[in-house]
Amino acid sequence: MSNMIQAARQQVDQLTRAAYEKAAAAGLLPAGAEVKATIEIPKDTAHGDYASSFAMAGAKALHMAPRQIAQIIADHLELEGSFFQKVEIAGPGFLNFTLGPRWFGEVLSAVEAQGADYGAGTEGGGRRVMVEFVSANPTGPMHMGNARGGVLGDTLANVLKRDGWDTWKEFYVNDAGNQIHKFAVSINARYMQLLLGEENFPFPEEGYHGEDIKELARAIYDQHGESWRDLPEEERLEKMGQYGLSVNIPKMEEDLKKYRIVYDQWFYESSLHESGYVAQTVDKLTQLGWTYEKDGALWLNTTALLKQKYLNEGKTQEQVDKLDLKDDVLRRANGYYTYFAADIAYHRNKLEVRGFDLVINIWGADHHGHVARLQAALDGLGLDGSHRLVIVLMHLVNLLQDGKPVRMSKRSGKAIALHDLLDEISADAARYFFNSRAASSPLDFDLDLAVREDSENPVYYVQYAHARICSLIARLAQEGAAVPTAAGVDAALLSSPEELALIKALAQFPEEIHLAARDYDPSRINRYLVSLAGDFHRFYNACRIKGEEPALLSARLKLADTVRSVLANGLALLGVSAPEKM
RNA sequence: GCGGCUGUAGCUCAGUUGGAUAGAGUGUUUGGCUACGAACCAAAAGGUCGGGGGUUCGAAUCCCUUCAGCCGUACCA
Repeated sequence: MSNMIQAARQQVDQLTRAAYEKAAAAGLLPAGAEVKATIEIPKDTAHGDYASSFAMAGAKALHMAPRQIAQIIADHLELEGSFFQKVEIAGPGFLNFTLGPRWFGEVLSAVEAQGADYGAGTEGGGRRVMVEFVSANPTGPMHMGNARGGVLGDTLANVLKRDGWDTWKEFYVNDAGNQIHKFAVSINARYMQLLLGEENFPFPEEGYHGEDIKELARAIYDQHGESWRDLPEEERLEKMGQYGLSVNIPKMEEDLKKYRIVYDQWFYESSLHESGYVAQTVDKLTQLGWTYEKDGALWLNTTALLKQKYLNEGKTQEQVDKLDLKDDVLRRANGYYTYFAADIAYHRNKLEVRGFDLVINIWGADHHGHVARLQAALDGLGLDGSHRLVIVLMHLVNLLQDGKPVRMSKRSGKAIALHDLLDEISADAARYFFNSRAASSPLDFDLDLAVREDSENPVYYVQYAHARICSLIARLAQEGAAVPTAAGVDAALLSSPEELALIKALAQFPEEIHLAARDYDPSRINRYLVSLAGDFHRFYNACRIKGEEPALLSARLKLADTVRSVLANGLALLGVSAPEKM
């Protein structure tokens, strides 16, 4: 058993049940009662290491006062050979179990046995999950929100993989549709302005005003001179757009790589249009009776789909009727398919063609209005989007300067490019920072703070613990003290509150990974590592290693090395380095 | 209108299946290295968990209601 938390929990459950059976057989408690007890880890160690609510939960079924039940259970508990050395009754009737040396020793053994794999879980069971994230518009540079989404998606994929999922990371390239047209028109305008003078060619009201557009136009001019001017308008715009994408997409890939974010696939929206898959998907929805025509456009009956979805989820008819639902256009009157239609096709491709068991998308919270309708559309296709498509909504990053918000807008060209940030702070600091809060929390990013943030960033607190241990091990090795195997350690020697707390923290790691995967919240790992590093620093200050009696020195050295191993595993999940020196 | 997210210490935020005296970082105050790395540690102070009601042995957590902030409600993507 590598998850020693679960092992201990299961044992509390078994021991308690066995004690109940025994007490019932002796006629002290009514037999055959079904008691659903919770087993918790008390916040205060004065209440033991694990607490069972058996006596309170069973009070009704057993027709007895909780403390009385607790006493009878305690009297019949067989702790011999278990992880526990003591049980006490406290408060309203809690059974408080205290761990013994055997459990602490097994934690060290578990970390040693699994090494770099320690912490891994099996919840995924080899099922295939796709995490799609960033998917920024290729019409301009990426911004802070993309950085957060990138780190979040990448780290989430790492966490899921660790919990037994077969993961796939994907970037959806929106290289089709209206915004690409605007992009092309913008480059075209800048190009014409270069040739004719700014005042002689109007810049479109809806165009992208950023400097990057001018640079693209300049690059086209440098390579092709005036030769594109006389091309037919349609062809010129096509070439302009393609050129812009051919520059911007590799640039995005490169910037993300600097954050150590590498995708399994860059999936092009245009491929769905070109292969006819969008049209085919819309046709299928029509065949299934989910569409209708109105005002020359083809509409999806989103209202009906959503009502069905909500009723399935347990909402009442009355609640559903109150909702203000609207249908969506799939094919415009001009014959073009909407983004929504392409998105349905894309997700049908993920679930049906490529057969992923689960699909997770990281979206900005401002897109939340699209979550239910996309799921409902997939439900309509028989793909169970309500369960197989999970959208993690991420609050956008508030950019601050001097403590004041900085307005960002791609159209005005004032977005702060991600590219520039990379020169200012390390990938380690950035990756840690952008994963420091749950996706649903807003994140303030203060430029001035970020730049001078060195020892203030919690990532250094964690890395420092790792470096400190490496240095310690090297120092002791020089003096002839090698890290022992877990079998060669007397765990009973590790008995101070700091040592016990530290080992319990090590045992918590697999649990944290599991919870992070279950809740799609990798920021848990950040918090866990800071907490583990804190436990280590406290241990380090309270317990000397060098100069102690050989057996104690050996045990503490083993403990330190075990912490090092878990810190390294955790930092690897975050994509942050674990330095041996700082 | 309808809907989503958020509201916990001065500030930034944790708080797993409801559990015992609500936590951490930061800031403030005060201590700790001729000792394994002081990028560290310890102590103090700091709270009507936005407000109100309900469910029960027990609520920051679940239900209802209400207030505030942000966002969404396109033949845009």
